[in-house]
This record gives sequence, C-alpha cells and structure tokens, in this order.
Amino acid sequence: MNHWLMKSEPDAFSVDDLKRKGVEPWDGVRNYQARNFMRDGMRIGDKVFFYHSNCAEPGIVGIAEVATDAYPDPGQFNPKGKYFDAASTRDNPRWVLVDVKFVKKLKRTITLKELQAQPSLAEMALVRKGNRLSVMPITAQEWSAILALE
DNA sequence: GCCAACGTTGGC
DNA sequence: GCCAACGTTGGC
Repeated sequence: MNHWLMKSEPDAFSVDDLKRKGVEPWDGVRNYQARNFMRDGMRIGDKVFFYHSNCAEPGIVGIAEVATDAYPDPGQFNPKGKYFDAASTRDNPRWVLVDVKFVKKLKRTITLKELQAQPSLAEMALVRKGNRLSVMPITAQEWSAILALE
C-alpha cells in the first residue's frame, strides 16, 4: 500500500467538509506530476494525509483514503467551469481524479512548522522551499514518523 | 497583501 | 529547443 499527502485550501474544501460529505471527487488538479501520481500510483485503500494549505496554520489535519481508481475529471469538459481545458477531449482526457473517503480527523493539527523541524522528514517534498506539488507520495517511514507526532 | 518559487506557454 | 513572460501556489 502506498501513502500520500494531498493539499487543499480550507476556504475551498476543508477536512470538515470531507467529514460531512464522506466521499468527494478530488477535482481540479491541473498539474501533470500530481495527475500522474493519482493515475499511476494510487490504489483503492491507499492512505492519505489531508493537508490544509494557504491558511493561518498550514499543516496536516486528517486522514483519508483513496476510494476509486483514477477516472476523467468531468470539469475539464465544462466550458463554463473554471477547470475547463479546451485541449482535452472525451476520447483522450488530459486530467483525471480519484474519489477520496474520510477516515478521521487528527486530534490536532500537525503544523508545517513541526514537520519542518523533524530531521527524519527533511526529504519530503512538502517541507522543501518553494514546493507547490498538491499531491505527493509519502514513504511508510515518513507516515509513521508523522503519526507519532500527533 | 507581498513575493519567491515554480510550471506552462508561446515566440523565435 | 531555448528562454522570457506570464499565471499560480502557498508561506509568511
């Protein structure tokens, strides 16, 4: 099983939103690297850290799991939507997503600051300066080290 | 709100 | 194929 971290801006979609909905399509990813992780790396049942970005206290706030295989993101076909991509066709869709299922909220936010302070987590893309990847793999060791901080 | 870092686009 | 310009991300 693989482990992942997915970022969301809580103003747009928070861990509480996921808790309320139960399952949600992770739409709007428009970055090839992130797409490739969802398409090629994710399997149903993989565990996901839910991360709040671009907010007062950025950090990991919950756990989710991958609920579907990757499938085409419908937003790319909607000319009126903000995720429309004129270069993508139904025969050959450019963007995919997976559904993500709520597992639990952490007891507290494990902040970015704490993660940056852990020597064992220094290799994570998340803590590297300027990183903008919104979907990234986490090693099993990193997963355990992060959970131990809770 | 600022701005550094990054990915993408498009002219050449 | 290079690279400048541009738009976006995301911490602060």
